[in-house]
Amino acid sequence: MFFANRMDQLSQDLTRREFAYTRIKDAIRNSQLKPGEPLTETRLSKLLGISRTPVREALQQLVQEGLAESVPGHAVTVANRTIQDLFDVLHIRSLLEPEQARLVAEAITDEQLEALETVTERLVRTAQRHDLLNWAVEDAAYHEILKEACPNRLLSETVIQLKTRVHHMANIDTHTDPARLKACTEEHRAVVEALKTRDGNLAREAMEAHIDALTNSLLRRISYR
Amino acid sequence: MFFANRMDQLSQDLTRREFAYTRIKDAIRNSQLKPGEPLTETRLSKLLGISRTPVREALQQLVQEGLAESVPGHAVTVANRTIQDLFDVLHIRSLLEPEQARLVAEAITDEQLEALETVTERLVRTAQRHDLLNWAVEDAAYHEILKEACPNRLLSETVIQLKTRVHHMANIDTHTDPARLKACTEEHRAVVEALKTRDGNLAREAMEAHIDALTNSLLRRISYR
DNA sequence: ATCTTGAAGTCTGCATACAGAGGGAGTTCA
DNA sequence: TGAACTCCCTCTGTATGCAGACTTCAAGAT
Repeated sequence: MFFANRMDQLSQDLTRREFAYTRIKDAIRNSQLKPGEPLTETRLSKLLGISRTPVREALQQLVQEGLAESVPGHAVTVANRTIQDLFDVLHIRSLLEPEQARLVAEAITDEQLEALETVTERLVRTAQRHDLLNWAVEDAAYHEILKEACPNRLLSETVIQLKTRVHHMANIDTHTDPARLKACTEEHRAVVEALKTRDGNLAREAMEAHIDALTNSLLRRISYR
Repeated sequence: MFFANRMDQLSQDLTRREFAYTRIKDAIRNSQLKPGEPLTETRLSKLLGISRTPVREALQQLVQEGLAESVPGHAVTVANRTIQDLFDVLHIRSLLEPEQARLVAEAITDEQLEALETVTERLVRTAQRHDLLNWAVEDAAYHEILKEACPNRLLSETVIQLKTRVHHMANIDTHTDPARLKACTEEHRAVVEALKTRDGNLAREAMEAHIDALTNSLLRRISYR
């Protein structure tokens, strides 16, 4: 079950709500909680060893982030995302992320560039091991740095929010293909290289290429069905 | 106070949480609750005549939407937005809304076009009266129709979410200038005209012009300070 | 056999009680 | 006079109790 052991409940100085939120979110992401499955407050609170109140608040947050769906007065369930949702998100990302890259290129500090290179190295290593779990962690770190470096914070936050929205579909996503995972990592590296030149247009184009590659990979994947 | 009368509490079949949410949101929007002001759960629950629980959930939602800010364990306050936030939102809108217009142009139904024309007429009328409150209502209806007509729902929802984020700054926004309000309304009409042709590029350009006009108006406004 | 009815169980929405943290005022000591 | 300490008050985070709505399953009536 998704509360592997109870040790990390009070060891962290998380509130019970944050605790419930991360646990449930992780469980949705790794498909321990499956799409359409009802998220009963009582059941979850028992599983997590806390009361309904913080669970309820965690569920509300998940609903607002699109990871869960609510039928008011009845139930909240794990969101049922479709391939079309993936394309929709990619479409929006194709509008936002190239511009984000451009802005970042013109504002990034040397320290942030260094941090990006470190993360990129880790992406390479995890991609070689095909360690999807940690690859995702490093990908999140990558976007976190972009967020810090981007003068338009809201833009970056919107990107991250969109990505998390479909993150629990990672298994259907491009990353299940080892070759694609490595290519994807190389695209990340290409963006970082472009950022190093601090040339906005170069960075924008590198990011465009990345999103295009993601989209094409997904197109290819579904045409095989 | 922002609970004008108590009549509409139980008359609507809203949940208490939705009731609290709309009331507090409206109060933020029309500046009855001012930026930085603490949103105390007990105080709000007494004012609204309900218990802390639904108020607390409403506050959580407002925080996630960016209308309020939370200092965990301490307080949640009305969000303090800056002019820069307005520009940030406009920048993102300039990336999203033209593309939304393009998609809508290629998918909109005759009924939806009619509905848009009706709303546009109302926009004109409220603009003539300089009735900001109802203008905002019609503007929301306008975006709601675009949302329905857009094949990429997430795109439309993102746009709406961005707009609400800074909506409580409407007084600093372009709409305080009567001339600008009318121009803005005309730009809306121009977009609708473009949509009627069902020419994606035309619609995109009309929306681009609209966002550019908004941005320039805001630039002019702040340069006068 | 099918439809209706009803009774039990479950789940949400909401209210309320309680504990702990944090801030402020007043007091005491240097 | 100023600094620090203590007590009190308030506010959040959490637990729990309660009522109403819904589901479901079965039994009875037509």
